[in-house]
Amino acid sequence: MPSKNEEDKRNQILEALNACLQNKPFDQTSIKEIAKAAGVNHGLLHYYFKNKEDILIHYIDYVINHYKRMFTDWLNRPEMEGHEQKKRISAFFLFMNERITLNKALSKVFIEIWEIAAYNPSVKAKLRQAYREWVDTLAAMLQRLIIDPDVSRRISTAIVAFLEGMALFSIILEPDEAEFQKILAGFQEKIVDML
Amino acid sequence: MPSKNEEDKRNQILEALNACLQNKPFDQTSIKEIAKAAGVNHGLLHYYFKNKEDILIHYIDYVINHYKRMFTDWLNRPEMEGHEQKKRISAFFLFMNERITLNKALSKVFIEIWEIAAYNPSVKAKLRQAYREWVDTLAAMLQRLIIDPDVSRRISTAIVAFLEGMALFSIILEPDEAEFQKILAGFQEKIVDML
Amino acid sequence: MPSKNEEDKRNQILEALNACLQNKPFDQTSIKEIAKAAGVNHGLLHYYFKNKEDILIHYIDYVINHYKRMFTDWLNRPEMEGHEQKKRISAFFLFMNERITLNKALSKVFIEIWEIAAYNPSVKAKLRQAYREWVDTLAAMLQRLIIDPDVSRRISTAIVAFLEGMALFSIILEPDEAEFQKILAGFQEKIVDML
Amino acid sequence: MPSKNEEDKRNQILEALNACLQNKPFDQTSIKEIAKAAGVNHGLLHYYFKNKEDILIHYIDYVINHYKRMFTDWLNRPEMEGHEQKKRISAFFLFMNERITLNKALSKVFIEIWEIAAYNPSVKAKLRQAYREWVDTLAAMLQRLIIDPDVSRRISTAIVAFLEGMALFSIILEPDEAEFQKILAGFQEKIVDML
DNA sequence: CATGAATGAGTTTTCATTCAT
DNA sequence: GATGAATGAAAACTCATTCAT
Repeated sequence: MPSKNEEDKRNQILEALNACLQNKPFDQTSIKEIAKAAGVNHGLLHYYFKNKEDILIHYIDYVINHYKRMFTDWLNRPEMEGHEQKKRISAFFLFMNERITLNKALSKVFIEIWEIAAYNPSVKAKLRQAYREWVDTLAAMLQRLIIDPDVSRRISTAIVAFLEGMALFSIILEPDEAEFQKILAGFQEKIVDML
Repeated sequence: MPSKNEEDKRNQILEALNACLQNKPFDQTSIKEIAKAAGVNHGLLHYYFKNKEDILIHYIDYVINHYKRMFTDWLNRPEMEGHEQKKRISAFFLFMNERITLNKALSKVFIEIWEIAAYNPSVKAKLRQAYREWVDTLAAMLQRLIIDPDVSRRISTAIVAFLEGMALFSIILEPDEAEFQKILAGFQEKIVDML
Repeated sequence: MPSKNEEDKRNQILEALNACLQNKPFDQTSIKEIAKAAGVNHGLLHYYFKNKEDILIHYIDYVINHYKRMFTDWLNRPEMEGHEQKKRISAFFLFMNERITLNKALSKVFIEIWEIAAYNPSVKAKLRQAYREWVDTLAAMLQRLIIDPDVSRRISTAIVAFLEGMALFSIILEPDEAEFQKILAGFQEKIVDML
Repeated sequence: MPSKNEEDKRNQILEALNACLQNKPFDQTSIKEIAKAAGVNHGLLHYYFKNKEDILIHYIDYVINHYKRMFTDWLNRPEMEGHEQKKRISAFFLFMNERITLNKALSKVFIEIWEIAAYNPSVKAKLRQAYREWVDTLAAMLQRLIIDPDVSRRISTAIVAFLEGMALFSIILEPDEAEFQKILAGFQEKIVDML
């Protein structure tokens, strides 16, 4: 059972990796660099984690959980209740845009995670699970407006795919932020109209 | 000026890297592995390319050009002419789905290229350029149906983002192929209706 | 002056090392492994011993003393007195076989000690001293049957060399135990006959 | 198929290890030290051998084969033929003493190999096989003088055990060489008389 | 006495790159 | 153009040792 302090130190290391991943991909980031970013001796990383891959695995869990928490915290806000369903979906899009799709640091990290997942089956399984949960949540929201559950699931998948594509573009296209928001808004408006 | 034979050998090496990237990310693929896949001596890779990164840069050009050629070849087919615009757009979607979005080997390589681009400014510039051309081509097709050029550009960007998101999901979600096609088709149908 | 408790703890650690040496050579056995086998915190090993080598030195003393005690205890048994000399020698061989040469755990540890001694002069000196005492004791027993003290010393050395060779073979040859005992018995019988 | 040059280089490295083992046990000898002794870059050791253990395994084969060759070369000398059997056995002992038992460098290396074999099953199997062949050869020589094959095998085993014990003592006891030879000679004389 | 976090030296290993043949 | 031996920098990892609590 990890003590509170141990947990803190581990998170400190994972945060350091997060910072490093803004500059270099994981494979080009050495244990010593992560340690330096964390302000600890490199030997400690082997004390808290089995090996470099183990740091990565814990990091990916950390990121996925972090963003899952962000998501559920938002969903459980008291303000969420009592609203009309279409309003809720619009609010959801607004939240997604601001906190996730347009969060460049997060998007950059996710591009890295996609690549890792593409070659690492166990990471892929974790990421798949996270995306499934996200799609399911969205499908549940759409369910009240669309009768066919298969259809609402397909639309949800398409919406999430679109958001991930936009996250990618926010990094690769170096777009004008205002223009980018218009694309998101315009698209999402069309989705809401369509429902 | 590279001779024909030299050009062949270079492409042979780039194809070998392409094959390697189905198994391992670039950083984990050694020069010797690429050489082995190409059936040439590893020393030769340094004869044909300046260094390992140089192989990567040429490879990315190679992939982008390959897929650009696929795209323009399709656009310039004689069958393309004379059709009604909406039909052309539908046909375009069909082509994209079959040859690009649902081409798993290509999608896997693109996830790798995204990651490389995210950290390498010159690769990012190349990829940005390619996406811009793609978006522009699509915007030109939409132009005839949408009056506002800004709007058609935004829609094009959104469509391409969606397709890239779906390419990602085709790798990460390990989806049922038929179901996946329905998502693509359903979404694209909506787009065409909307125009 | 070490307290009784301190002495116990030290022996507990040395016994733990003894157990570890059944599995791995000393150089491949970490301080933490020894500590774990002893059921104590690894930091403590540095409280009770100066460093890792110091544990080894104390361990070798411990083993040599242990087996020296076994030997003298046996020699000083009341039953030993009054017997005819040849009988005593036969009894000695029997004891050696059972308790030492055929004691596999001991033989394994001794192979390790031989190797350490071969490279470490101070360990070598200790081991040499122990073998000398052993040879001397045996020579003293033979003395009554052989007139020339040089001859009895040479025979003693040869006998001990033979026993150590057999200890080695008990580990390396993985011999059939019964067959192995016959070799020992046959050889020792010849020795006794010869006297 | 290793080329002649490759074989030479490998042997050069194994000889370097042999030299190193006069000073330090294998576990305390670094790859860089072996490389330095061989006069080559340390990276090369990984070119010619899979890893450090692989060097060890090849080294042990090399030593065992080297000494086996010494042994069979001696056995096949033309002078060996036509002699009376007891003379041949005496000659055999003389050879063993001079070239093997009293060869200190070889004995030191063998103590190291014993220890490695004690903990490494595959090395143990190789060493066991070598000892078996040696015992068998000796048993075949004795066979003509002893009727019972079991007896001649036991005596052979005992003789080899004695010789290995003496090799050990030549390192540990730091004996006077002349005295040591007398022990060997006296013992072996007794053996020959006995036959 | 006891604990376990922290340090840093040292080791094996990988691999891009060079270069003589 | 080819080959593959050789180099050396850099990486992950281990572990004895220290020390604050």
